[in-house]
Amino acid sequence: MGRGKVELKRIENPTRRQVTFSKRRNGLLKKAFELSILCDAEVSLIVFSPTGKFYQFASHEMERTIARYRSEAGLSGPNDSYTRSLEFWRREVEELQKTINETEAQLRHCIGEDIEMLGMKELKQLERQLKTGVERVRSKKLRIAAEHVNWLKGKQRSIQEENACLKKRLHELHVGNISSRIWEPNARKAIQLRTIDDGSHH
Amino acid sequence: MGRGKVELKRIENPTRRQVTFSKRRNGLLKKAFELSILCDAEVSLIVFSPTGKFYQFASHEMERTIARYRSEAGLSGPNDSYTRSLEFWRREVEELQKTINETEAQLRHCIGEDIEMLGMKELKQLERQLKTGVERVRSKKLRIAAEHVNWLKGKQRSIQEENACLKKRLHELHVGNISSRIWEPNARKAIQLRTIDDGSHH
DNA sequence: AGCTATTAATAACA
DNA sequence: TTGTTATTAATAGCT
Repeated sequence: MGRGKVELKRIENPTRRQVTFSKRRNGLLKKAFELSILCDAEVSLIVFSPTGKFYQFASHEMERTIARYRSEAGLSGPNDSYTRSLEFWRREVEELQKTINETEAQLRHCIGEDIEMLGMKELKQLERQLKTGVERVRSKKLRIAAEHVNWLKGKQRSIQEENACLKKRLHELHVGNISSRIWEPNARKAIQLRTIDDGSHH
Repeated sequence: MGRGKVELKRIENPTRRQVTFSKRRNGLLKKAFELSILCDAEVSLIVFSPTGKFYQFASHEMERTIARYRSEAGLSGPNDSYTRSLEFWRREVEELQKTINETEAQLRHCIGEDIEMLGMKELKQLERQLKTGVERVRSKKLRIAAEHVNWLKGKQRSIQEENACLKKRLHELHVGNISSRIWEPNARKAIQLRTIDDGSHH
């Protein structure tokens, strides 16, 4: 059909190839369409040109036909990439879940739960670990307490210095002005309040 | 092409439809093949007859072309079922991993590791839990020991009873036959060995 | 499944 | 790309 036969091999002339592609592509799409109408068939056709352009015909939903293809072609079994990747993730989740269960069991053992099935050997090891843990926690607590005490000491010292400074200033004012006497007790009181405030907020 | 035109509508006569399907299907597959060869195109064709029979042509791997179709047709976005299910599993794994990390951190805290960043409040709670755990483990150990002691007592009693029984029988033999006297000490020795053996294996 | 009269597709060219 | 036309290919109706 055409002015001369054509060999069944790649057309080397790019222009001729492009023209032929355009015409035959249309013909193919048309014939796919006709087949689906005339014979009530389910047809899906996907075409990519060598330059990457994309054409399709689907008598029904493309995805539906693809799904049907997968099951018919025996590719929906345990060997297609989709199923395999799902299987991979499923196993991954299963394994992680197992890890969680084991870790949580150990955690419960640490607070003395679910230890009914443990033997003497495991109990001894557990007790040793827990005692080590308690000891470390206790020393950490002591360290924190010590640091807190140190911090309080430092704070106290700076407050005292501030106190002394304020007292000195008040004294100077007192020397220069008799009326300042009535302020001295109030000032002291204010300073004390502020000290308590700072300490409890830190 | 044929002895008369055909309307573009479903062929109602089943026989004619079947024959037409057969002929046109072959033509379509052939043309798909020719297009892929002549024009170096990527072509995939899936056909289902109305009776469910399945035919296909794929110039490349069908799955490859389908994947390419998905990306080109914009169906490979975050909305196709495949991507969505993968995303689901990915999140599932992420969440489980997070749970594992948290649980393992708690477990390390129980043996006094990685407690640097804990505050006094957490440390106090942790210590309380650990002490409870130690206490429970200790009492479980005691219970096991007590049970073991009880078991040993019972065993001892039954062994003693057996001993008594054997002694009695030997005595009877001794009374009836002088030669049995040389066996008495050996029999006792064997019983003692067996007792030790049973005890250590339980 | 073959045959063949016809129609449809298309290769070459514009 | 699109259109025209000479040719070939596909196929409808029969057998």
